[in-house]
Amino acid sequence: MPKRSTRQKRAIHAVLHKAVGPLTANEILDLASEVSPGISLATVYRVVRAEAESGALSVVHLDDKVSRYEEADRHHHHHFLCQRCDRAFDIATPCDLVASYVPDNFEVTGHEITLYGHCVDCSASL
Amino acid sequence: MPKRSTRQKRAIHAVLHKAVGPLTANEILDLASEVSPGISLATVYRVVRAEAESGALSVVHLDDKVSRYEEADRHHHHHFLCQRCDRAFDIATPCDLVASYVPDNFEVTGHEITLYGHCVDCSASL
DNA sequence: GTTTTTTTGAGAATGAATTCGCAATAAGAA
DNA sequence: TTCTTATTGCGAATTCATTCTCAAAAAAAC
Repeated sequence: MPKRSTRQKRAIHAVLHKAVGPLTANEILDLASEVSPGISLATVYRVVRAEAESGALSVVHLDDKVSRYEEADRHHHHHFLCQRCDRAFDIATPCDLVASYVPDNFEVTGHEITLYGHCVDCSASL
Repeated sequence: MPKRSTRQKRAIHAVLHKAVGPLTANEILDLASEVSPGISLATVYRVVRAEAESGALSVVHLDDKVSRYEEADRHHHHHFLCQRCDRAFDIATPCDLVASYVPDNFEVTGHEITLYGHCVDCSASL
């Protein structure tokens, strides 16, 4: 049966744990490479996929076509996507009155709020 | 120079105009086909792309990886994505206090709120 | 340390959306 | 109507994220 603790899995977990926002597979690869050199993209996808299926990670799709992964047990929050560097950041949940304007007979099960603009770093270096 | 009015372009415009939410290229194709039989997906993509570049249409990416197109001059609104039929619907803008919880020094230029769940039709036929 | 079995790395393979190439077609000008 | 040239349809080609294959590497069991 599966489940063996490896250097690469630990690296991926660590990276996702200290992340300030959901990460793409490539971002995870880059960050995890610092700790576990040689780790491959395939491994990142494999691990991330397994954990997403087990419910440990959640997948989000912001205003582009890439999947980003984040720990599933975080408090409810929303995202900010920098249009310059394409990094995503968690932001405190703005408001929860969101659900109130839904058309009648529409059943809302979840929502995602994405703000976009320029992050600190990108606003600075301009 | 470009810009020639054709049956297919008119069909695409009409479809997007009466849409109740952003449409994917395939949805546009299906709907436009009723008016302009034989229209091809390539044409849909060509037209939609040109208009998006000219600013007449805006492209949105909701909770999946497909691009959806909508007229750019609509009032500010948000979206509802049915997880059963994958159709997107416009919804009246819930709140505008959204921008207030952004981290310092982050420059917000826009936002997107996506609610998901089940649309009327899908809630009914279950 | 040895064995067994999962996990990994590399790269090929997929899948799906979107774009291209080009001959045939059709707008709009003349 | 005729001519010129943008536009279309079709299928091939591309792009990119993600998955798969399989031999080599490395956990955990022994």
